[in-house]
Amino acid sequence: MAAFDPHKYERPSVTVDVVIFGLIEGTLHVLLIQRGLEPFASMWALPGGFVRLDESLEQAALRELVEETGVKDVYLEQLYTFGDPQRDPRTRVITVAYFALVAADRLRLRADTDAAEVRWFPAYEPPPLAFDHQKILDYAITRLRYKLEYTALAFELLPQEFTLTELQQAYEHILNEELDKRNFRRKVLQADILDKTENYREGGHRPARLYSFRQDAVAEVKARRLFP
Amino acid sequence: MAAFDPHKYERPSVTVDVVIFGLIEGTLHVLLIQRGLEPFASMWALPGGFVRLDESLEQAALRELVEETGVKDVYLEQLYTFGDPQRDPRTRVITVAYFALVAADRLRLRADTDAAEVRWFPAYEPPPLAFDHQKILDYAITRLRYKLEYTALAFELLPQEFTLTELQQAYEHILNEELDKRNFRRKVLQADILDKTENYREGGHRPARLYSFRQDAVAEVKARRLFP
DNA sequence: ACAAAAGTGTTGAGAGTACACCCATGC
DNA sequence: GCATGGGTGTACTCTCAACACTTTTGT
Repeated sequence: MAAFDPHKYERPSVTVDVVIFGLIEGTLHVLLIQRGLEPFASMWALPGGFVRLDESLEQAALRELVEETGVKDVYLEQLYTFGDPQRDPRTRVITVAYFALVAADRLRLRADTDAAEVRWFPAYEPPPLAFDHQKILDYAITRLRYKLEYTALAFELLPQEFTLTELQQAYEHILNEELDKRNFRRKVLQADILDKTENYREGGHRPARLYSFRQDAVAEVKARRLFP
Repeated sequence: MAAFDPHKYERPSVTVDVVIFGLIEGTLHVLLIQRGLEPFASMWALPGGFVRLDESLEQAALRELVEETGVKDVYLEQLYTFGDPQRDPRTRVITVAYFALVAADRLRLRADTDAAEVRWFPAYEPPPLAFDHQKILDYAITRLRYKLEYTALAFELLPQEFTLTELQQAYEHILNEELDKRNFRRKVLQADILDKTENYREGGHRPARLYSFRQDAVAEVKARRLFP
């Protein structure tokens, strides 16, 4: 920051875009909105909007998240900033991308209304996306996988109480590889991040013990390597 | 990106700031420039400047890097975007921070001139910094440590040929912990990322074999976990 | 010859991986 | 009673960590 004269330079527009992930029936979904305006009218795009001058980037991302899903107490992390001069055909727009993980038991809020302009799509097979949003989505999936490999972040996608099989299936689906049941359970239980509840998931066959995530372990787990 | 009208919103200024690291006599240094203008006149700050409308963020960071050091073929990576509304007291400035690693044998270029307004400072004990640059520097150091723990990125800070002891000392200094000499050598040699040269570092006592980094391993190593 | 840094192997502990059978419930 | 998913233990391999002495040079 050498010389400074805010009026000497033309300023770009700055937006935030939020990649909102959720697990629906065991598969990873991403929340998209349908654009009304040109360019890319009627195409699907990540939710996002301009950063207001009096709010931080994180506040802007949170605002978009609340506007689209109604939930606010979720995992939210800055992803990357995309600033290619040509990414918006009209004018220079720099976007700060965030990614959010919404727990399965919270996402029947605004999103599930088939309002047609906001919908969940399978994250691995989204419709054609506006701007460079496919690139942003790819980046978010990579980051999500990477984080799951060495943290226990998958909890953020599950309901408050879940079975070990549900947890394992979330890992398997997102990492796209099969895991050994006994090894998985041992590792996750040894990590001492779960509380065994007294509840069971019924229906089907033998009821499965429900576990919950130890809240006091959140901060710790986010920094810890859990899977090799 | 719902509605879009670039003229409807006031736009923030966007800058890039670059945390440029170099190893000088075995200790990690950061390149700072002395501000001439208010606010924070005569204080030290990270090199940076406005993003021009026709350049990408990475191009802007590279431009700042070249302006201050004269080198351009170095490791450069986007760090984080800082956008607190109060981080610049005059107006809203969002900055995209990058960090760069400059090899020791290349940094006698523009920086070493005691031009008084550009100098290297010990990264762990910098002078008081303008804006939120201390926070950006802290973040960059954290990221550098983190990357060194699981990649071989320290090569980017060393001259083209180096001894294993020099490499180990770089790791020890940045990670701030002692490493076992035999274990370190075994691990680094087994990783198959070094070429043994026929040259030796003379002077002092027993000459030490020089190694160079296998260029075809750069991409691979950047993604690979090297230290536990 | 001695001071100083270079260089070199082995052992034990812990973690990761592979692998197969019994258990509780619904129908 | 049988089909379905839930739940459990052991042996092998490999990686990590701890540890001390010999070699080569300059003075």
